[in-house]
Amino acid sequence: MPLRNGTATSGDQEKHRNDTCSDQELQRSRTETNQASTGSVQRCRQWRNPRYPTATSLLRTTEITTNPVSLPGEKRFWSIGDLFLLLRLREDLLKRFKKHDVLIIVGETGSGKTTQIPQFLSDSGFCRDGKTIGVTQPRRVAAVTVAKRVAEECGVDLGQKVGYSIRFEDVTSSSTRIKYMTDGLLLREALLDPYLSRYSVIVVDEAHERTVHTDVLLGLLKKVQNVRSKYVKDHTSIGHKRASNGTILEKENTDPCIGVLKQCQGRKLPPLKLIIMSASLDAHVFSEYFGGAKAVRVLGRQFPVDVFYTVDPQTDYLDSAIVTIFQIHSEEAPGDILAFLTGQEEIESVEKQIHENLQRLPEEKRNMKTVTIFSSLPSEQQMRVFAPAPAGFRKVILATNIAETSVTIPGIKYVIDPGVVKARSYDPVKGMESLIIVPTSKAQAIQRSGRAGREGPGKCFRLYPESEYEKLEDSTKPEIKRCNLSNVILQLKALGVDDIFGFDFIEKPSRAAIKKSLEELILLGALTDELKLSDPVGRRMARLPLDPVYSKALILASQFKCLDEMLIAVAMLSVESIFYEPREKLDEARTAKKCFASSEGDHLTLINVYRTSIELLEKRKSEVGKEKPEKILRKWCKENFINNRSLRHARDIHSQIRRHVEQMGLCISSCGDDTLQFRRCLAAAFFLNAALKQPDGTYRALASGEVVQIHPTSVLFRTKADCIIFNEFVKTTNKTSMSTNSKLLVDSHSQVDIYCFLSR
DNA sequence: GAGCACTGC
Repeated sequence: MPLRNGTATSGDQEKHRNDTCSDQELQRSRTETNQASTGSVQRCRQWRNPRYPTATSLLRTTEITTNPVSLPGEKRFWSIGDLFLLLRLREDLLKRFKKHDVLIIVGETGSGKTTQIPQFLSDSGFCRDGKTIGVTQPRRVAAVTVAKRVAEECGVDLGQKVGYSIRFEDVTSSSTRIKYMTDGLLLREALLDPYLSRYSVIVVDEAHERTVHTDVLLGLLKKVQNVRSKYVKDHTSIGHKRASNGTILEKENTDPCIGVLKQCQGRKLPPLKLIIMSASLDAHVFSEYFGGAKAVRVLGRQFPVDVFYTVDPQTDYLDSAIVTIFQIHSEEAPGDILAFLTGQEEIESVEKQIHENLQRLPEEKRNMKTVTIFSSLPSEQQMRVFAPAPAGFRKVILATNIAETSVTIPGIKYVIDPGVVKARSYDPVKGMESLIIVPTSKAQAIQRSGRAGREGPGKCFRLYPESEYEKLEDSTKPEIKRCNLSNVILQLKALGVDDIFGFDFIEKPSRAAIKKSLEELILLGALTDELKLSDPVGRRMARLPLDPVYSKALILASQFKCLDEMLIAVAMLSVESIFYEPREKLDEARTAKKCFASSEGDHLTLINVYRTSIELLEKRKSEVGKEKPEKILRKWCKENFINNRSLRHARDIHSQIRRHVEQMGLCISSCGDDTLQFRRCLAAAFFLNAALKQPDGTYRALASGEVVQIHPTSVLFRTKADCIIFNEFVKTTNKTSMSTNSKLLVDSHSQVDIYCFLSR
């Protein structure tokens, strides 16, 4: 089955890979030295090229079709052969899907499963009676781009038959039948429509990523599916009542099988069909979770990637990465290099090192250009990775995980993978999250190497021996097992799941983590001592799309008459960092920041930034014929070292949250210059984040007892107030130094408040 | 005087 560019289909492709590998199976000793990276010392790096570890060889799913076929996903025009395959696949899939309520589809990148399968379903009558096919994605950008693509393929306007819905953007209409959305958004929808009654099919895409949202959604979908199929079989009404606004309220939990999901009255709902799509490895997990659901495999169009391992373990992966970059540069054919590093600091130091090494090379060998990308980089600078290198130059991209899934950079032929990643971890005893550098999983390593085979055959250099690869976990630990669960639990409670310990998670978080978050929610007043959602506080908190602490701060702020300020503070705290401090212009950036600094703390500093920017926008809007306000703001941001994207995000959140609190009937008033009121309110909401100064000048966090210090970027770094409220812990590589991120000077009154709350 | 991966509502 020939496909484009003469590559074989996956089955053949694998053989092809192995054939190529076997030629190079032996160790490839590199005798050439790399003058550039090593200076006068001669060093060489030895590589071993084993058989390519494909997803297939690791796949443990039993129910895989014997004759997998390929979807023509990347093409606009199909050959007769392609169409034949397409029809065959379509028939096969539909037959299976009609028989089973859950189908698992395993498909590699570029298999077209995301674009094609919803169209098959729509054509086959799954949108009858005005029902919709919902397709969820973990990321906003994916939901938008896929929807655009499918609308184009269907020849319809986006927002008509095919549409998408993400936070702040709803491009759907009453005629939308295929709806792409983020998984978090579908969870929010479920709060208003617990049966997901408008959907006949839900497709959960990229399920292998196992984000918190995906995991909670899978649990919810399983429940909804049970209820809906039960409803069809046993159409008896269980006690329920309707609220005055027409929504259905639960009366009591009469059916333990259904749990507390509310029964539906008077509406005929067809069974909910589910498709779980995963890239690899984990199909068996989903299959087991959904009672042995069948899995089908569709093939992607990845080009072969040769994987090389180091012969010996590397002591310093940064140095190793630099050596490898120069080795590729001097020995390999043209093609861009993508190197995965763990964070901004590493990226900046490696870039500096590369430039220094380049200076030592003869002029004609300096044809290398570095670009960097990480999430906090302003978007204009992020865009630089897409620009092709000057003619005759090789582009080296130094990236964080952002390049693993979120951003696809064209032209990559070589990938360098040190085998580590910075990941969130959670200590349920202290209730503290931190970021630590850990080994990647096998799945992650495969995902990274795949980045070299998007446009043609590539090579991946793993900076560790093959024996180390074998020791890696198959897949990354699901996020739900390494984060604070307060938000998840509040959502589940609002969805009517009372027994959190008994909830059918695909992988259950630890008992300690659940307990810790339940305690936090009780302290915040969201749950009663009987672990019921409190009314109105808990219900209101669940409605707000924010961290529970922020929601509580808003509710309190209406009582403290400073909701205007708190709305801004919460919006600004919810976004990625507002201030941008590039290494080369550190002093300028700090001077700029001083203009906004408030002696009372970082919260008020953030409010100052927000208000100044809004004033600027308003002023420009009233001046006709001048430059566009957005453009002016962008310039202003640049001058003041503020991340425009973060600020815009904060404006979006602000207006969304404002709408919510208005609907709740909360009173939005400003405390004006009386910032004491605002600070007291902060103390009342963030009492779990209070710290007191110790005689030695360090601080002790009251709730955890942890010794902490004020983060040097804080405006309070020098002042050393007696008592502060911080926003979050930042755990750094140095174990003893923990610091606070956002903090607030509070007076003695607020201390009293804090003690009051803590001693409750 | 230190330095925060990536998402999402």
